[in-house]
Amino acid sequence: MAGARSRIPDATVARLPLYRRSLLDLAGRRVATVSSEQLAEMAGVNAAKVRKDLSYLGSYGTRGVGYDVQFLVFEIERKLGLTTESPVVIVGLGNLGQALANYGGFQERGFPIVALVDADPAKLGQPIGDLFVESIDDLATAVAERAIAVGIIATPAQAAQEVADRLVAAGVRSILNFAPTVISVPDDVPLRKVDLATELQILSFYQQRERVDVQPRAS
Amino acid sequence: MAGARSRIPDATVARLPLYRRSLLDLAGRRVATVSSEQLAEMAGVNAAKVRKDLSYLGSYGTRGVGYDVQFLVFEIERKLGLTTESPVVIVGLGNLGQALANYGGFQERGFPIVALVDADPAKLGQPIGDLFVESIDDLATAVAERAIAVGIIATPAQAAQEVADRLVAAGVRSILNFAPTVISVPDDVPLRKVDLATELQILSFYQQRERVDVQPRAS
DNA sequence: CGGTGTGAAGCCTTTCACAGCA
DNA sequence: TGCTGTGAAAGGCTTCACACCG
Repeated sequence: MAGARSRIPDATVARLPLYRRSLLDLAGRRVATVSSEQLAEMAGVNAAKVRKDLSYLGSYGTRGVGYDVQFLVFEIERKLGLTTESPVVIVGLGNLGQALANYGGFQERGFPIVALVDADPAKLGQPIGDLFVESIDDLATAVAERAIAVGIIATPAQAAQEVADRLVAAGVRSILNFAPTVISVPDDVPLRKVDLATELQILSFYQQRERVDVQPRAS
Repeated sequence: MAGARSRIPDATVARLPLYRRSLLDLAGRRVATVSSEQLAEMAGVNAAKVRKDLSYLGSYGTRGVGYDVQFLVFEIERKLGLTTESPVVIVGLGNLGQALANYGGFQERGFPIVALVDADPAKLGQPIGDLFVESIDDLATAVAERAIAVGIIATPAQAAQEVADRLVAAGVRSILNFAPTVISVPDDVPLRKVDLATELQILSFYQQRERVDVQPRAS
């Protein structure tokens, strides 16, 4: 996970969605301003980090008062590029793919799922949510016609690289990989991975450390 | 995500499962030894990092030759605490929880799912895989009787903190949180989170950066 | 006075480069 | 000779602490 030549550090970028979530919560409760201390509490980080992170966006706070909630949400969304929707395609509709397809959280956060694709002919045409499973051969057409920006790979490991290649060829701009394997894509296609078994193994390490040793993390 | 007082850096711990996966792949193909260069290629990192990481485990390589695949798997598993199984309970059986319950990847990596728990009475007794959904009131009993070590939270955000409290009270030793909210647990309970919408937002940032600017990550 | 914005210090991680061993 | 193991350098992230402003 290396860094772009941007002014905003990677570590900060990774926390902006967290701040955004807390700020939306405040906005929903009609709170107008928030201090770094309060926001830190909500986001589970410390206040110095909040101030430093927000300072990369610009000097949007008011000394003695705090930050304007609405304005800060707007600025974070602008920096994250969330001002327009990014349509998503899910490739691979096994257990995980189906769960992702049914998960409402994407839609409501600006990432509508607009296509479901699988290589298994038996799955073609099957309805999931309000979509139907399409053939992977229709991927390029779907990406072009529905302006798909993000590809989610939820296939078995052995299919992942080929799917990634097809997604890139079809013109998808970034990829989220759930398959437990390393895939490679061109440098200009942002790629992130989520590996459930890896997370458990990391927990396992700290859990055993725990009982002989001292404290690890907080989230 | 702060660091334990262990000799193995957090960043290294997070990569050990990745090396393990590559090594198991090699072992399955009857490969006996591997160089840092090859392993780096497979794991998608660079060779210097591999050598540095492995050096924290001990000096297990042979100069001029490389690392013994079987032995290295064993050592990594030992350090990660994977020598015994860690039974898992999933709390919350909506889309995501059900998908996780049906996902075979946990079982085969030493994290058998032994209990499914939900607060919704309508779900009680429902079969998923080869388990039945139980009441959250039976959590403590289940944790004790089945030696459950890990709790996975797959509930809506608003229920997550209470579930976390109950898991801790029941004696679970570490927690993986899929709910899109910050939860707090005692210092001695390792906690990790996976937030799907956050991942997409991070991708969004690099994707827009992409088109005006230079290269971000590789995974 | 309260709380931001930020240099500076400290810590952690990555990368380099090469000595040293099989 | 080939490849590991590791000091040292470089870079990035976090924390500190306080000047400064509303």
